[in-house]
Formats: sequence, structure tokens, C-alpha cells
Amino acid sequence: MERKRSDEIADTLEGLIFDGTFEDGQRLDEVQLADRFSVSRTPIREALQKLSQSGLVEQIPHRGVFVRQPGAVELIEMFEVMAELEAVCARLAASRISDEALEDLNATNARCALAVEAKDTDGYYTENERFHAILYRQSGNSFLELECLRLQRRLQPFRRVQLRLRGRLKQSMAEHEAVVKALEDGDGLLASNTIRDHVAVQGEKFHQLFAILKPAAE
Amino acid sequence: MERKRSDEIADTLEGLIFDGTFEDGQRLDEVQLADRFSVSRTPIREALQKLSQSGLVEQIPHRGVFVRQPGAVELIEMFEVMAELEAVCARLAASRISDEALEDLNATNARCALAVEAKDTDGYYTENERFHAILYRQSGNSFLELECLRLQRRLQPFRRVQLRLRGRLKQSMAEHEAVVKALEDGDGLLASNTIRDHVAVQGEKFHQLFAILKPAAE
DNA sequence: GTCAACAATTTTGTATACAATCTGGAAGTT
DNA sequence: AACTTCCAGATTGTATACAAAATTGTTGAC
Repeated sequence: MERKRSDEIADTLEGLIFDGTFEDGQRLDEVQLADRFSVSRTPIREALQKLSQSGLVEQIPHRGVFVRQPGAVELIEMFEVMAELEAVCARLAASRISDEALEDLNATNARCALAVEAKDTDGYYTENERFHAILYRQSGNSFLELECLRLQRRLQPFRRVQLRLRGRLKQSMAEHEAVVKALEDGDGLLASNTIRDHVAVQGEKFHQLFAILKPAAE
Repeated sequence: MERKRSDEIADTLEGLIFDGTFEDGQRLDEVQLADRFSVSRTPIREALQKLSQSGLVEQIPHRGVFVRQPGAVELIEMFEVMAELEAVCARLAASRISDEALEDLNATNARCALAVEAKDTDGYYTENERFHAILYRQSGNSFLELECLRLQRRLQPFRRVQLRLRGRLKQSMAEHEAVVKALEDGDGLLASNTIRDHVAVQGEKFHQLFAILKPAAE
């Protein structure tokens, strides 16, 4: 499967923005990037436009594109929306989910538990993402599923950071189990509230972390 | 305020897709469009990429971009998500809304009523959009507000069609008033449920309309 | 010394030229 | 006759060239 060069570049740039190589407000010079990737300006511009649509950079006509890292307030807002979207997924899933998917959720949770035991953060992270992805799918609404995946992807780097907090992994797992339990009981409201808190707490935890890290960076 | 030519083209193309000039599955030929707009392929490509990100067209590498009109199922899904997002806005707004904004909502509703009297569909539509926009804003979450506006914009052409249905305008107005009432009482749950039904019914109505119009088009 | 206007440079936006890839059909083989 | 191969045409993706706009630096007047 061949992809376009501009797509690869978009992915690479996305990574560079996520990991902080490009800091907030920095202008991304087209010719510099073209030189760096050994291509012309054309695919660079296409890549930047794609990032602009995702909200990772801001494009100002005749002035250039600038990295746009979300601030604390915006992050909290995004986590709030993520929490609400997942809550919707859970409520809808409660009446639409299949037995097979419930089984799948349990299996995923079991693998999560193994990863926690083994202190395998990466493994936990993968399974965690899978857990949420199943939930999105089981909302029975493909459009909602896609929107959730989109936002999840956007928040990915920030979710990851806060998993380091002591004891968060075990608590997170317990919350997952509570969600599955509620879904098994067909209790949409409970499932909805549980997952909302589960996600919202991540935003709050991140906020704390942010408050700690920010002064240190200056 | 100077805009880029490619942005204008994107808007124009969006309109042409909305009003059905380009039908579903049709390939959008770059050179043809370039000729039509009297520009080179470059701004055309930029415009098409933008539309691709919005989901109005699908871009298949080395094959071209194709118009992608949402089918009945996808539309219902989108309306369901819109309903849920607005429900979230209402719930959040119930505890965050300002007296001033409440006043604004009432004023907008009053103008809606006038438009209904005058059979001014366009006027009603404008005020209706404003009503919802205020609600998004009063969620107190800018990110949520933007997401709502984005989806609203996407559904715009389909919302408009279903307003023609007999008696829908009056009923819609009554629902608006019920939402404001609930917000004034600080009853987030009621406001949430009311607005959800208000939006969801639009999706259902549209579905009916779709079922009627579809056979006629063939 | 400060501010304003203007020119030079840099950078973005668009046009054109070229390369890579896909589509469709004709020719040839089994 | 059906299937495969390969070539020609068309179309997308990328490179380069040019035009328009903005930033920056300099000069000159007050």
C-alpha cells in the first residue's frame, strides 16, 4: 500500500508537535521543512493544511502557519467533551451492545490487569485504548464512533502523561470494570455516569500535573 | 479582509455539493474545475483537500476526489450526535448560563415567533440558528461550542429542508420555549432531554421526508 | 532621538512543467 | 472465447518558476 509523501510528512510533523519538538507559537518555515524532508514546498504545504484542519497548527493568510499547543483551559474543555461523548456512547451502548462485545470488553480488561501486574505501561495503554474503542463501536453510531476516535487521537499525548501518576492504573482499571458491570445490567445511566467521571478525572489529573510542571519549565 | 482564492473556491464548491449540483459518487476533475474558476490546479487541490477534511468529499490516492453525500443512515447518525451534543450543552448551560443570556434567548424566541407569523422562513431559520448558537456558547465550553457549530454547519442543508413540513415551525418554537423555561428553573436534566428530543425529531422528520423524496427522484 | 515613508528582502500564494501512477483497451497466447 | 500482457492516454502527485503580499531595515524629515 503506497501512501502519498505529504501524508507521511503530516504524520511525522504531528509527532514532532506532540512530543514538543516544536513549541507553541513557533512558525513552521516551509522551505526549511522542505529541505529537512528533501521534498519541494508542495507536499509540505499539503501536510501543513492537514494539520491546520486538525487544529494542531494555525494558518494565517500571507503570514504562515504557527504551532498551536492547547493551553490548560482548552485541554480541560477537550477532556470535558471527551467525557461527555463517551458518556453518550455508554448510554447508547447499554441498550445496543452485543454479548460478544461484552465478552470482548471483559477480555480486554483482563489483559489490562496483566499489564498492570507486569508494570507494562505501554501494554496497558494499548489495551486501554482498545477498551474505549470497543465502547465507541458499541454505541451503534458509526459517526459518533469516528468523532470519538478523532478526539481520542487528539488527546492521546496528554492522556499518556497522566498515567504515570501513582495508583492511577489500578483505579482506572476498577472504573473500567464498573462500566462493564453497568452495561451487563443494562443500566445506561450508571454506565454513562461512570465513564464520564472516568474520563473527566483524567482531565483534572492532567490539570494538576500541568500546574506542577508549568513552573518548572520556566 | 483579503482571503485566499482557494478558500473562496472551497466555499463555492461546498455550496455546489450542498445544493446537489454535484451528485453522490461523482468525480471532481481538477483541470475541469481549474478551468471553471479560471485558476490553476494548485488552489483547486487546496480547496478539495479542505473539503476532504470536512468529509464532504473522499480523496482516494492516485484516483481522485469523489463527492460523498451522506446516506440516510449516516444522516440519522449525525442528527443523533447533534442531539446529544446539544443535550450536553443544555445540561452544562443550566448551571452556567447568565441572566443576560437567558434574556437573549427569550428575545431570539420572540423574533422567531414574529417570523412564524409573517411566514418568513428565512428569518425563522436565522433566528433559530442564533438560538442554538447561544445555547452552545452558554455551555461555558469553547471547544464544545466549536464542535457544535461545525456539525450544525454540516447538517445545515438537511435541517432546512424539513422545516417545510406543515406545523413544524410552531412546534419547534414551543420546544424552544420549554428549553428556556427549564434553564430558568436550573433544571439541567429537563433542559437536556427537551433539546435532545427537539433535535432528534428533526432527524426523524428528515428520514420520513427522505423516504418520500427518494423514490420520486428515480 | 523618534517617527514615518519607502525600498529591499523574505515568505506565502499561484501558475506551469514534469514525473509517477492508474485506467482502459488492443494484441497476442492458450 | 477467455485470459494475460503491455502500451497509450489520462490523471494525480511533486518540483520549479513566478507573482503578490508582508516583514524588516534604512533613510530622511521633524
